[in-house]
Amino acid sequence: MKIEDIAEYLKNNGIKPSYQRVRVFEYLIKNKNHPTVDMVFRALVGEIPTLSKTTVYNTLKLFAEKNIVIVINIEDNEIRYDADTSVHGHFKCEKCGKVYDFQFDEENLNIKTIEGFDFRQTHLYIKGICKNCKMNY
Amino acid sequence: MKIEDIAEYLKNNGIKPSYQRVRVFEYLIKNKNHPTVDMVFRALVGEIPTLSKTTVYNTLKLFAEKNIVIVINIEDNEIRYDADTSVHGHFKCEKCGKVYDFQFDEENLNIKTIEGFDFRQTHLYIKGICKNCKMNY
DNA sequence: TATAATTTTGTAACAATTTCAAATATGATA
DNA sequence: TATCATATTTGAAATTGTTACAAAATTATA
Repeated sequence: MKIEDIAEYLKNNGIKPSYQRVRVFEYLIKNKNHPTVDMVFRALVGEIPTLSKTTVYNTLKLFAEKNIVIVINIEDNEIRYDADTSVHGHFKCEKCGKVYDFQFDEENLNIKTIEGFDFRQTHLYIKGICKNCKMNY
Repeated sequence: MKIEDIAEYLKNNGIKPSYQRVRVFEYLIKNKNHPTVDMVFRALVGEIPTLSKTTVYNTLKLFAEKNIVIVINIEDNEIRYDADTSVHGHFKCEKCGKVYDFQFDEENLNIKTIEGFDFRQTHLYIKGICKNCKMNY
């Protein structure tokens, strides 16, 4: 996605495409690394020296409200963000810390006990050891 | 489970059953309300006036390390604990805030993309509106 | 331009959690 | 029982991640 397309995408979702917002969103879709606020801030402050961490907080919170990012709570001490809003799961490796996306069949979950509830958001998190870390250690 | 049984259960899991630890675990299995640290502390400090919140933090962290409780990260601003360590999902109602347990078929997830990974913990979280809140509002 | 509205920024405030050392309790040994 | 060693609890202080807020900067509108 090009810068102009990002601006357009933000506009279509009711977000004024300020320079900072465009750059934060650009970071998300170019890196796909499920970053924390701090990771986004550190990556961008070199190119945008006036950037404030508060802006990154505000921006990501706004994106979440407008549903163009998913909030990932896989670990209790860090909030991560994902610009891929399709239904998918997240795997976090306990060794290298990397977060992987994966697909799963939502329909076959066969959920019991909570019939008649309205589902708004589904999050599937798995923790363990990734293939790469299994081989190298 | 009786007090003596709780002490025994803690011992079997490599935890010395101090008075505070037994009472915290007793709270978890009697209430099954997926409490936060603060909820446990406020519930017990009346009966154990010398109780420190640090002790509740230490105790629940120890329980999690020994795998006799599950850490629930359904919301980014609160950590909850569950003494039911069987595989099950958690539903949080966005209106009343209550956390419900539910069963699901883990085998049918049909997970792709991350073959060859070792899974250690699976968490399925759903947010939405519970049946009770749907009817009353 | 001038004015209003919005966004960004940086500091301060806040809340949850951790660190740490002293106090207390427990267990083992003589 | 007395003594010593070990483990646990406690409370204050430090740390961390996040939010609140007001001033400054930017953008949009007339």
